[in-house]
Amino acid sequence: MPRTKNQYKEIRESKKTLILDTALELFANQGYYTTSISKIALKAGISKGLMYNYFESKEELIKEIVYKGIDELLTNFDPNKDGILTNEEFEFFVHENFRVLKQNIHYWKLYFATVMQPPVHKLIQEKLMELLPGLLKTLVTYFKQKNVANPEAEALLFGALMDGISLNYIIDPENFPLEVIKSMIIDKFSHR
Amino acid sequence: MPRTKNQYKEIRESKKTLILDTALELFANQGYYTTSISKIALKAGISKGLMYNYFESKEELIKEIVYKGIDELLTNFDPNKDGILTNEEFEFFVHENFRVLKQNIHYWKLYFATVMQPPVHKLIQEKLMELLPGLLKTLVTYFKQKNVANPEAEALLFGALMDGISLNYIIDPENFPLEVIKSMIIDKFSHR
Amino acid sequence: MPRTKNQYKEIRESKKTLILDTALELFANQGYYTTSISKIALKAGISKGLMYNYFESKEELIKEIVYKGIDELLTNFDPNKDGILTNEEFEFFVHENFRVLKQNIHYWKLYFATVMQPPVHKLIQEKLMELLPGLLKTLVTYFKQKNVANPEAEALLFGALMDGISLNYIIDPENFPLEVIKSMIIDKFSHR
Amino acid sequence: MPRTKNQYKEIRESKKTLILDTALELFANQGYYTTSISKIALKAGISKGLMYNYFESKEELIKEIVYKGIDELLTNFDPNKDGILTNEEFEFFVHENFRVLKQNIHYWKLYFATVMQPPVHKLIQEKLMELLPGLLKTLVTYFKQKNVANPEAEALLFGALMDGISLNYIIDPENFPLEVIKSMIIDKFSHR
DNA sequence: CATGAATGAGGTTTCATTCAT
DNA sequence: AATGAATGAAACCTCATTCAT
Repeated sequence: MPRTKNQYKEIRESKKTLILDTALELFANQGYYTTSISKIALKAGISKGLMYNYFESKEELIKEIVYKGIDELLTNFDPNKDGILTNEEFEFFVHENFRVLKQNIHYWKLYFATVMQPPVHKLIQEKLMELLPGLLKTLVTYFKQKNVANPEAEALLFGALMDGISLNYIIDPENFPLEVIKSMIIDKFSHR
Repeated sequence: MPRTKNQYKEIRESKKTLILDTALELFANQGYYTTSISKIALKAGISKGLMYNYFESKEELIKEIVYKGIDELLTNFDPNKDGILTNEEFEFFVHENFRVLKQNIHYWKLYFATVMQPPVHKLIQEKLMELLPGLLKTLVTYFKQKNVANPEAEALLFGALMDGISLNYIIDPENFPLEVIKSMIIDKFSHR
Repeated sequence: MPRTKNQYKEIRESKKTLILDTALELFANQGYYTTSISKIALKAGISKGLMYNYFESKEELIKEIVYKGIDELLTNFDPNKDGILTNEEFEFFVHENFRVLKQNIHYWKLYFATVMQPPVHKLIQEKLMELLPGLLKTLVTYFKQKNVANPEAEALLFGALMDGISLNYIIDPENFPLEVIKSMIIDKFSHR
Repeated sequence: MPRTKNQYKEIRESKKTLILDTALELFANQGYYTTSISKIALKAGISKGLMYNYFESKEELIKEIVYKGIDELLTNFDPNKDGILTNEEFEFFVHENFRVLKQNIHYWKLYFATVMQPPVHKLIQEKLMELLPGLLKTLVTYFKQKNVANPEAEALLFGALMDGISLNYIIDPENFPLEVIKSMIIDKFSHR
């Protein structure tokens, strides 16, 4: 009996996920340029040739990984999408951000390794330019409502801080006191 | 008759500087792995072979660039090396840091592109592990004297913020309001 | 549908043999260091890259050639492996040795060119250290039974002679009277 | 005061000897192709450029070393050059040969490493073709006078044996019983 | 006589990608 | 959907040799 169309689709999708996950792990731990297609295929238990059945090129592969990662992040963030942050939502956002960081440490390693590498950089740049403004706007609105002197700058500062913490946490996850830092951020930026 | 030792020394030093500067610019703008020795040699106007008269390997080259950069930073920081920061010194530190950032934007691009790339990462890790503790200790002392609740965490938070700002500034130097952000940092962390 | 495992195995084996044979001939006639991987690939009618699908490095390639040669020799020698040589077996050994010499003159050229070259030398040294003692012991036993005064030295002398003859024969195969020399060895060392 | 012509000549000659000796040692221990001109210059304490003041090329350098070695050997051998070997002269020859071997082990290492390497081989071939026949003839005369059945073959056999012993001694000088072997050769070939 | 910076050809090796099966 | 042999461009690196001084 031949497989149904659905079965084929399932096979394709699970294999694609397998490749993406394997590649993400290797890219994050060994770097993009030092991770060869061969290594990924070997670790994923498939042939090199098959890789090209799922991804047009190595570049396409990392592109998909990065886009998928950004989407995952954004889905979990600001769930009701009303553009307004209450205190509770702000704190939830901070908590959520660090939860995602901890949970997807592979992805974030890759993200930082990637975002600064010129040839790969432009892959992300575009996607970020779409998404960041909305996020920023929500934050600005939040800080305005808090009567902060310069809400735009405050939002950027807050964003930079989140980046910096992520960077430092990822470099040495064992020794970075993420929970303590989290409380301090809430103190400094909730302006209750 | 051969040139004098001094003449040779001068040739070596100026050529070495030329290579380092050229490499830094290319590494920062095109990435470490995508910048070949050939490209560097071409841009520097010398032969590929000569590169290896000055640097044992491509790895040795980036190592020297990164170490030189770190040293430059540290020379300009905490000039009297007494381990104590007054308010003035703290503010000077913040100003100084961003001045260096603006001035050495190439280096910092490279720094961030490098620090997160696993294979190159370990080159820096070692050097940082030497230097960071001293810097951190000075900051902790500073925040202790300010009666901050958790001075260790405050120091880490401050460090993360500096990293995050650098990162964001470097990604888009034109649009990032460095001066405004600077004032805010001083406000938030000088605890006057 | 991919080829069967057997088909792949056959391709690999025949191509590997092709490379080994080509490399052996070139190494023997042009020397190890003056034979480039490019030359081998060109002569074998394959691409340079493919060489590295079959051999990890040039060193690995010569290693395999040399080991294979030594093994071939030893398979043909002392077939019953009882460690005892009768007169007939001794004479057979001499005949066999020279038959192999004539037949594998390429290999022996390479062997002598290699065994004395310091950087490649150690590749062989190890293998020889494994195999020589057994061979020597068998010879010592043989000479003991012949009541030779110093059987150990006689064995070494015999070994040295075989080496020397091989060396001289290989340098100028046309003019070296291998058959006559063979009889003389048997005369001098069979001690009937 | 300028140096006299003689002083210049002395400087030139002692420096040339220095280079030859240094090169011989390195070639013998590290191989011809793996010993760079730089290494030789460094070890000899002179500049790379100066090497080319004394030797036209690397090939010219090894040529001179090899020729010099062969000459040294032949000077010490068959001193009266009458082409006739008495028993005493034959034994002296054997002794002398092994003395020279022990004394010039570097040279002999190089000799064997070289004589079999095709590209360097032809350098020696020519010189040997000049010298060997005379040596061989003397030996043939000697064996004739001993009423050996096939004096030409006996001479070749003897020559091969000397080569083989040299080869084996050089590979492992510590463990090869040169003295014992020497006596055995005299026993086997003096035909008293 | 002496230096060492500089060259350039050529070496080994890697790897994304293709393709016959 | 799947394999892995095969390619070829390009990477890093070495080194004999030249040459201005």
